[in-house]
Amino acid sequence: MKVKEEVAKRLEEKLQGELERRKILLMLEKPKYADMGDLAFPCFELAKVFRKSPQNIACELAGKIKDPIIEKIEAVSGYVNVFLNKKMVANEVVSGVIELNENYGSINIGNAETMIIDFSSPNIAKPFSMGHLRSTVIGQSLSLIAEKCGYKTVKINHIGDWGTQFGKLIVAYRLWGNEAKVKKDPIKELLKLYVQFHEEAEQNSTLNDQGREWFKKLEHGNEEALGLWKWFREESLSEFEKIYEELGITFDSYHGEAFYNDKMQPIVDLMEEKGILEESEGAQVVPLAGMPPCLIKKRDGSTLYATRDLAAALYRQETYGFSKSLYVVGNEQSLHFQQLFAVLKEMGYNWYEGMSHISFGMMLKDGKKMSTRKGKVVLLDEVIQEAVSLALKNINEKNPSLENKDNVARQVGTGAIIFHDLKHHRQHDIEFSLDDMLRFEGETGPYVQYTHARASSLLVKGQFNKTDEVEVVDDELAWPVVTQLMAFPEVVKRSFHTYDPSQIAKHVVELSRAFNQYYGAVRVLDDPIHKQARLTLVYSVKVVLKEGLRLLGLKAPEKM
RNA sequence: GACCCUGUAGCUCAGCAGGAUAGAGCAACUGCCUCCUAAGCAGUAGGUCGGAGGUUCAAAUCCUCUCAGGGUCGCCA
Repeated sequence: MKVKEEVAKRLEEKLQGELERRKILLMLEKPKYADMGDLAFPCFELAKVFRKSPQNIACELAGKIKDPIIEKIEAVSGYVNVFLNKKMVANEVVSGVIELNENYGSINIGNAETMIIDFSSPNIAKPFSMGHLRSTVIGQSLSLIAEKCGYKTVKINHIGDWGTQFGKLIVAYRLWGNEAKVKKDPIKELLKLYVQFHEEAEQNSTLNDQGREWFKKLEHGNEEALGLWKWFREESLSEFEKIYEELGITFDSYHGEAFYNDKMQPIVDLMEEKGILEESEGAQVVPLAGMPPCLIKKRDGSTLYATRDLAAALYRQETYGFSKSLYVVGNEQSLHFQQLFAVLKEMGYNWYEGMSHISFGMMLKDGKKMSTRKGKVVLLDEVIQEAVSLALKNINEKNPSLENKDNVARQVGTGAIIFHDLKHHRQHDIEFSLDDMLRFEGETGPYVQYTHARASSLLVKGQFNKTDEVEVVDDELAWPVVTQLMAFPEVVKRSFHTYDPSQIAKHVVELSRAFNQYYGAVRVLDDPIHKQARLTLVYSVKVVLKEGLRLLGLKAPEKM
């Protein structure tokens, strides 16, 4: 980054004020091919200004620019191609990593302000499906990235523990449920009831009315309803807890929707006071410009999703005083969040501007949405177990003497799943494929973890001691590794600004690839003269890989 | 019908603040463990970037239209 600024500064000097530094910085690009140098400046735009051909301008610039950081500079078909002084840059980059360790790439954007991240938020009485994986791992990663960028985070699991669905479930349980069965395998049995309800409701529409009725009873504190609800909730939460532990995810708050039960009426009153509430077809709504009205209360007086989210937003602002609040929720709910933010604006709360819906694509199966209602779900728990046992099998084949096998298998297995999800662009849908998810070769979490273990192993065998004076490799072969290391801080920043962990996932793969190529071509430990310098580079790679993996929510085992 | 997202190699996907010859990974085929972990490396093969216009010195990238898939659009969350 500093390197780029240095080059931009030189260009600015020679351009006689035709272009601002900022603009030059934006124009400077990384050439596609290595023989075009490390940085390139296109001169086409300047052709009109200077009334000269781009190539002529490039030649003139190239001839004038001199800087110790630049090794060679040439003009090729309208571009100024800059070749950096490898030794100097490598020294700066590697020294930076050695000095900062895991803080390399940290940046203070947030000023210790509070960012709320609402993610995962599964519905109780439903199994934790693959569909919930995305919000969970994206949210976790975003909170880690935000912390690295200087925010104080509050991770909230807005458990879906309230709503008409529980009325439906209660109806189903009263009709077809069996206490012993539910106790034995709660989630599965409750799912069965839920699915059965929706199947039967297609024939018998009075079931839906009964569901609504029982939810109303629940909201009014009916003892039977409340008892069942509490039971379903506890069973579900303890089931979810296992999965979060497996994935290494923690939350600061589990306040779900039910928590806001007694906080909704005040909001409704407030909206009434402000005169933004209207009656429409028996329901209470807030009309909004440019989008459908937001439903606040149903005809029967019971609340809705939006009502609860409004109450939650106010509560969170009062409790935490957030400057940013992210909702990591699927694409398909984008209208809901637009409405939510619009209502808050109508209510006069300017802090709505700090709120964003971090949407993401769906996990598809055969190009279609996976639906809980139809029972077409793949259970996350089962996928994790499969991945872990596959990882264990691999260890037994490849490294049978490894200590702590189970632990490493867990880190690698869950790593494969988390990484597979995070490497996809946040907004894009993912086609579910168990085979791809359980793949440990190529662009995968285990590939990166393996590379990290490889680097760790070199450091141990080479008895690398960090306190030694920094010596820097000047191998030509190390250069691609150095440029990847150099890019890391910018990647972190970009991934924060776009709220997209996939940037980091891709970067960590590229660094791994560069390092593995280096590893294949250079014997690190065999040459006593270069050993120390090479190990310094290896150490830098290890640090950045580990930190990159950490930001994605993966562990980096020392051996595997 | 309206609005939103997506269409790049056989498959899964990068690239999309416009830039020089279109990039990976799987799968296929060749090589490389007497050598620091082969979960690796080197290589071969595979694409008129859905289609048609337009803007530009320059378009996978921006604009318009069109086709295809998905999502959402009042009492689910």
